[in-house]
Amino acid sequence: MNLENTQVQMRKGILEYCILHIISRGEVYASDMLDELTAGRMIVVEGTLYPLLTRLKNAGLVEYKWVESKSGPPRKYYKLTESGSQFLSGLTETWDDLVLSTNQITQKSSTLN
Amino acid sequence: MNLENTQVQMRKGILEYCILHIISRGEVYASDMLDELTAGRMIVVEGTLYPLLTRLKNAGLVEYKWVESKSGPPRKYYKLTESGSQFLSGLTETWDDLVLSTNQITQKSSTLN
DNA sequence: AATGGTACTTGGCCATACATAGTACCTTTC
DNA sequence: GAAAGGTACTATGTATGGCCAAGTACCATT
Repeated sequence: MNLENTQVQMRKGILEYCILHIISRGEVYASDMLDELTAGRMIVVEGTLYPLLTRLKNAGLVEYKWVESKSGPPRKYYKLTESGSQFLSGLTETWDDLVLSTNQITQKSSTLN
Repeated sequence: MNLENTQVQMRKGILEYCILHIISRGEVYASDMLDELTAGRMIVVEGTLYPLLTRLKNAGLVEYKWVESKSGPPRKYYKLTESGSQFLSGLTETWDDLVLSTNQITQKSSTLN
């Protein structure tokens, strides 16, 4: 039980929310997502991102199309499905509630009041 | 992959933070904690709380003493150890960072700016 | 042809939340 | 004082997701 491990645990599920949100803003491929996540200081490694994208795809929340690249192998460009869009709405509410509850329990001033 | 499951995933690690924070405010036993968590609309069941408390104890972050009760079996009253207090500080920073990053990525106005 | 970079894949490990069932102790009630 | 019900804590097994570490495949450059 150490800080690093708890950090890992805390990310669970939240990454999914962030990824869906990034995809919702326009078609992107994995490296684009990594760039956006890194810009927000949320460091993610490939071994986390790719399996997550596969799960989202298998769940029907996202779909992709292959697009050829001028500087390497072809890329999978992702976008949300209708069902993925609805799911994201639900996730947003879940996240907001969680932050609200946590802030209340830890007695911080809440964002949404 | 459904909302309920993602809610469960999102809670991982965060519960630990909330529990430590509750304990940091004064000696409490399990039912007290459940009450406080419930008041913050963070529903936790016994099967989650007790193993967590055992982990925290084994990790040396909390300690307890038995206190007899007038209305049932004796209770374990918990309090933070020095090491637990330090750990909580680290967790607080982790949580704040995570919220900040997530809000930035999902383009919400941040609390801490 | 060889090298290096980009993109994606896979298998195994670990920790936590949860469901479920169970143990132990105490008070109340008849 | 035995039964019933409530309170407090324990134990076992399952599922999930993030991560590490290799590995595959494609492309452009040299």
